[in-house]
Amino acid sequence: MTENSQNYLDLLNKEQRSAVQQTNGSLLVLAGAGSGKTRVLTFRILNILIKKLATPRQILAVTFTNKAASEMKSRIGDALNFPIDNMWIGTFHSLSLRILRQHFEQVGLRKNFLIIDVDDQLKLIKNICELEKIDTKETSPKYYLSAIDNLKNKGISPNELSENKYRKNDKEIRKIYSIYQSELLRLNSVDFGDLILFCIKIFQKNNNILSKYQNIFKYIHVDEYQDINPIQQQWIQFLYKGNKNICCVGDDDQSIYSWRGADVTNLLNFEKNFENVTIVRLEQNYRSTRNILSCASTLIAKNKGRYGKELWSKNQIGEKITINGFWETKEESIFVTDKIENIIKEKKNLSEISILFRVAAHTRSFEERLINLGLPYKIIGGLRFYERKEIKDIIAYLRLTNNLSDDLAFERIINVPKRGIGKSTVSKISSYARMNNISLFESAQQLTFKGNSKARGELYNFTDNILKWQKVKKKFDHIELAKVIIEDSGYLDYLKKEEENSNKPDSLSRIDNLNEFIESLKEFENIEGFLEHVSLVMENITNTSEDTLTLMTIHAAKGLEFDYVFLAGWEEGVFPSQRSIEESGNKGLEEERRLAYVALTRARKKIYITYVNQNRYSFASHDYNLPSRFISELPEDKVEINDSKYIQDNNFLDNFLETDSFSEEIITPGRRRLLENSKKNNIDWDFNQDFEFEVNITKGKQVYHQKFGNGKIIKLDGDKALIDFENFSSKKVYLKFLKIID
DNA sequence: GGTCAACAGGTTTTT
DNA sequence: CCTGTTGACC
Repeated sequence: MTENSQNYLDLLNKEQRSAVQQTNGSLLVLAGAGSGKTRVLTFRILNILIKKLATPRQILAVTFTNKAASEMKSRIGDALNFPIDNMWIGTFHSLSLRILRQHFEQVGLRKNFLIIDVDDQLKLIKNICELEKIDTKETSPKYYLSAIDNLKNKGISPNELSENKYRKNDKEIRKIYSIYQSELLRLNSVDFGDLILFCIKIFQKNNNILSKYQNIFKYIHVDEYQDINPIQQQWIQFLYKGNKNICCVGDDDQSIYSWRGADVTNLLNFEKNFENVTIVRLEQNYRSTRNILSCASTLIAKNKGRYGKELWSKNQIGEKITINGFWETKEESIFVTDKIENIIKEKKNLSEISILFRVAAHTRSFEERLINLGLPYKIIGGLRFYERKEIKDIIAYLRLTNNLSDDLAFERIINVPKRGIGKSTVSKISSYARMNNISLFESAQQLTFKGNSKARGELYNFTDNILKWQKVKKKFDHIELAKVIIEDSGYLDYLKKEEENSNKPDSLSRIDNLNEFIESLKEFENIEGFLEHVSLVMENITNTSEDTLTLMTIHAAKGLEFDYVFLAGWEEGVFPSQRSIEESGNKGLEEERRLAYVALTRARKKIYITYVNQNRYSFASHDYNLPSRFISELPEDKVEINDSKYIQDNNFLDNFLETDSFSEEIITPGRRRLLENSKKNNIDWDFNQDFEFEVNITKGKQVYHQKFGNGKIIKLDGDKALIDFENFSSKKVYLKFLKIID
């Protein structure tokens, strides 16, 4: 035991201490932003270890990101003064994988199964649609993919999926899902959702395995509990039933992942789902100035469905939030970088500054400026390293060399770089493969012996190369193999040629990326380990220790904190996102507001908010955006607004007044879709079904699309229905305003 | 049967 | 704006 771990309890306040010491039974820690929840979690685990209530192996800790997991691991290791390797700390996905690697045969998988990514998922679905003659013009493969993902988040397998006439393209979904799943099995692959789903299947099916894990895990910890979806909740509950010690930490105000199936009701139902419950609230904020805290609290108070929490702080009052409006994005980035230069003049580190965005794509205009100024920056999220085309291509080569029956990898690289093997050849290969029940690679091999056109010669070269690389793989390590592949496949030449043909500095960095890729391979012992890392972690492993500025999305910033935070792009339509409001109405708006809350509470000292009036999404059009309504929701006396002249003259901030009148004349895309769907599908209205009621609220030119609550139909009357609302009285509404809840 | 240029369509957030 | 698809040409 080290010195700093001896007095660790003294480092905590009363509530934190009680959360740490309450080791038996079920504990829910409702922890506001900046109230030290990570500290509580780490200290709690530390406490269990120091008191020898459990060995590291008997502790399960689920975090939201891999980064959070490794941080927690090293913090505990530092405090104990020895590294802890066998503790079960990780994301739901990585922990599930660990379990699945042990018991793959239970769900019909074979050893060394592969985790496929979104690209491969889409490819698979496209192939299925083509084969089954399912039209993808009207309804895109993406829609089917997200439908399948949603089902998996709810824990529904293809054979458990029943007919639902209210679901769009229900028949197709059921068909695609079932074929999709058998295709994955054939390819010995799983997708992200399967990792958790298959664990549940194993737990349900095999009681021996279940009780083995139930016995191992004496203490369970779950971070970011508000962002857990139904299948993850199931997963926890299975494991919980062994020792019945669990500690979940969360903040309903920071729930920002409902689009991924996260469900705050898990948090609200904690007392129903677990036994012997204690609830601890952490309401003292240690992070932000009182001004920042007050702004964040005022904003989040506009949300209705809250657990309720009152954050307070002993910190300094601090500066007001500075809000600046601009005419175009260029001005915005100039303003922000000017402020950043001022900050670092005072000997502050760049790593204490962050620029947060609602949309990853908006980092671009800032990047240009930062490059010009020579300010080092890094981008978290957005297009990740391993998602780059050139990296994925080389990975596909490695995958195919590693496993000849990796059809998805085969398909990806058969004509990359171009070698004259086009669509028709590929479709020949795949139909021959299907007929004979062999892999694409085998099929290609067999077809090369029939005839002698150019394509066949190239095909022969291709398969021959792969076989050669397999020999290389046996003799040398994976780094050599990658180098050989990059050169011999002609990929390097292809990139070089591309570089010559374009003046963009972009293609140059592609070769750099490949070099960086080789570097990152060195962190792994073999290809298998590398592939697993790629599919699970996605982030590049080589991170510079240099002092840099951080650009990222607000989602990616969850759990992080900085002294200075710049919040760019606070425009109506961007933030809150138009799409979010259109698709989920009031619920969507509230989630956007929580996102704003998360953004504000990242800052310790000072926040700058900026917005731009020229539409960022415009394709050479001249639409204008209004400042975000969230700006007007901040307390007036704690912000300082410096509008550009344009904005002052037009008095845009006054436009956000509440109103409950709505007009039927203006049809938003969301409502139009709804109308068309109900017409097309000729729905028979079900009296037991839950519906949502949406309206448009207009004020001036602005149209808000809002949801007014859930309800059931009491009576039909022509094109109107009498609805009994949960949070309204009964009300007569047009049928076209009703939307079915899944 | 493959390639390349013109064309159309789609744009949130992520393990 | 960037990507994937189409259709004319080799």
